Amino acid sequence: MVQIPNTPPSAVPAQHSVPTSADVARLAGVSRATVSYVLNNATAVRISEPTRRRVREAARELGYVPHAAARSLRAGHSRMVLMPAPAIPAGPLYSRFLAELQSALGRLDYTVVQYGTVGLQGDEAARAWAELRPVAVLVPGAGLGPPGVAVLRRSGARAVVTLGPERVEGAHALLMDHEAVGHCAGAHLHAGGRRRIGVVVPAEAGLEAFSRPRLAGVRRAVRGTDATVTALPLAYTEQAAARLAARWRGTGLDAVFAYNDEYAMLLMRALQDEGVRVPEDVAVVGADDLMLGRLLRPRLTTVHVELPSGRDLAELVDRAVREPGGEPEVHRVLGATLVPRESG
Amino acid sequence: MVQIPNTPPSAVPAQHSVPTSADVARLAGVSRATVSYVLNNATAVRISEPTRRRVREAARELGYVPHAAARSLRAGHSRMVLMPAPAIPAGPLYSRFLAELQSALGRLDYTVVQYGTVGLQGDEAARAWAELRPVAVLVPGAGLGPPGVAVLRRSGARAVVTLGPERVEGAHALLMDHEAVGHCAGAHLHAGGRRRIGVVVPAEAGLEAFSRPRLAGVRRAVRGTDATVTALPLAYTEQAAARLAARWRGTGLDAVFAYNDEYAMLLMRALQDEGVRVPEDVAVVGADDLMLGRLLRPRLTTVHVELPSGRDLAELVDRAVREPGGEPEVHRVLGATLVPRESG
DNA sequence: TTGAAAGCGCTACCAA
DNA sequence: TTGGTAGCGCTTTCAA
Repeated sequence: MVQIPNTPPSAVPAQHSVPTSADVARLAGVSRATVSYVLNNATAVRISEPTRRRVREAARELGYVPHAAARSLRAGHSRMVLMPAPAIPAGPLYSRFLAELQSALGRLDYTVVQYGTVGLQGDEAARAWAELRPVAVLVPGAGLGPPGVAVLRRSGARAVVTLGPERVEGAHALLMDHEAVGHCAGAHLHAGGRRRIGVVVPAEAGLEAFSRPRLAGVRRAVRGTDATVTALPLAYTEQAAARLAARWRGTGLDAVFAYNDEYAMLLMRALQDEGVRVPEDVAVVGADDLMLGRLLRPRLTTVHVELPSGRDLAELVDRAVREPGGEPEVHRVLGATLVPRESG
Repeated sequence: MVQIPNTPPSAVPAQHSVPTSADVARLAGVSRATVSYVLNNATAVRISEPTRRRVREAARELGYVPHAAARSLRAGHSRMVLMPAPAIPAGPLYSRFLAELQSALGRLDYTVVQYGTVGLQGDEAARAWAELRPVAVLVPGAGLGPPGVAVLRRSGARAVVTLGPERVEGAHALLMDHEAVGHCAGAHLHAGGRRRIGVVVPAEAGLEAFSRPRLAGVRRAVRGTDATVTALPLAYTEQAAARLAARWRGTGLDAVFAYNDEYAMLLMRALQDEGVRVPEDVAVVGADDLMLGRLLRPRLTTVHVELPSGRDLAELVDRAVREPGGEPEVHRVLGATLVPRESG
């Protein structure tokens, strides 16, 4: 077999190779160390102004960009905060929270990376995340268990924060219990004299983590009373809503708590088309307090949900990173307030 | 000054250090090479079954997770496809596209990473992205210019794809010209006999990239006719909409194309509250064909926007990565179709 | 003020 | 079938 020799070093400046700090050093006529000092503005070392200029000039000329992986490999740590990319389209509430969080972490000099984990679930996904050696991991929803947290911690994550219904051993927790949202709605409907309460549960997959607790909250609100609670699975299509509305009178329900304002609008429209009056025949309560609800007629009664502030979470992350030995913090952060309007 | 000596190697198995492949090798009593072979299922080398078992067992026991940065540093390339994380909350259309793209790229064994670039703009941001040495970069919107593309290419990105109104030198382009959306609406309104057309332009920052072309499209649709086009800046609040509606009759407008269905709903509601009849007094056309529009009364006429398929984009990326020398591909991918309903 | 060199964790080449 | 080892790009200590 014929051996093809490697290209001898410094023979031809290889066609399209990516410039390294060594290339910059060569062009500037200095050592790699000096390049590093100059480009990182190292204060511990004094480099003459002419040298600095030469180095910078060479870097610019070559279009040099440092290699983040090499840098963090050498440093032994990174400033990467990793979050799984949402698998289901995120609503405006969560989007806003995310944007706020990103900019708050950015100000603290962290870089937020959303990692698209395709098929992997919970603790398996944690392994994939751990390969990136993030300094912190933020995980919305349930799904990450103690094993996943352990993998992440073992691989150097100095903070693991879950944002979900319950805390996970070893991780910080921002408890966002959507049960309170349902409870808020249920209590309101019951106080308004409603006794046969339907709860719209999205038929779409991926929303169970929110819909189940919201349903449970309604149940808890009327526990021990004579009121009944009925789950109403509903796909987000006009046809499905029309079908549900068509059999409405047969159900005898006098109130409905929809999963959120969008499902509420969908159902309310179908009910009105069917001749069912809102709120006379049936009270309708939505959730999430979207602009949408204010524009409906009757105006939609809703549960306003208060997500944690992105800034607070950013500070929690920063604290945890600086003080990795500390006790896991647990905060209850989901506020639920009823916003009474006209629909119930 | 007292020198604190480094911990001598292999003295104490350092408290909370992250296990490396060397640790696995030590525990299994083999070399690091063997560990690498086993854990990567290297087919070129035959390793005995007992050895394999020992290695795997050791890895499991230590909770070993490979270090992605070290791996890709060694390999000289990664499978990371980088996208900037949207700075403004993404709508359902884009979210769905993104989810589809992620899973399609995942099937091709790429990893999608959304990188939260906080304050940086366009070509500066490109530098930050380049530090991660992604194999491909997908950039929605305008903002990335030829210099940015050059930086990314120089730093090893084998594919740069822009998703925006116009192509950028050196990059592949998925041309999504929102001008066509406005044109579609404008032509429809003009054909329906409307002559004084208002166009709602969001007052919110960050939407100009879409709103400006949509407005321009309406202008083009009526160019050379006696119709007029008036831009109507509108913030996404009830108050702003009410103010606009209050001065509506004075404007003499007989049609309005809203930026999207949500702004259309906001304005339509305000107009109706003001006693302006839709579609008799004013035709209303939205955009994006959200579920929302079907539920309004009158049902909202809208422009259906067809985003490119995530699968097609994934294939384009894969082609470009495999054939990095190829000519940049340019595809016109944004379909705009009018969906006539009742509001105009 | 600058340079030489070690080494972060990993893979792949070559030798045994 | 397995081990030794070079080297990816970078920072940083130590020496000059």
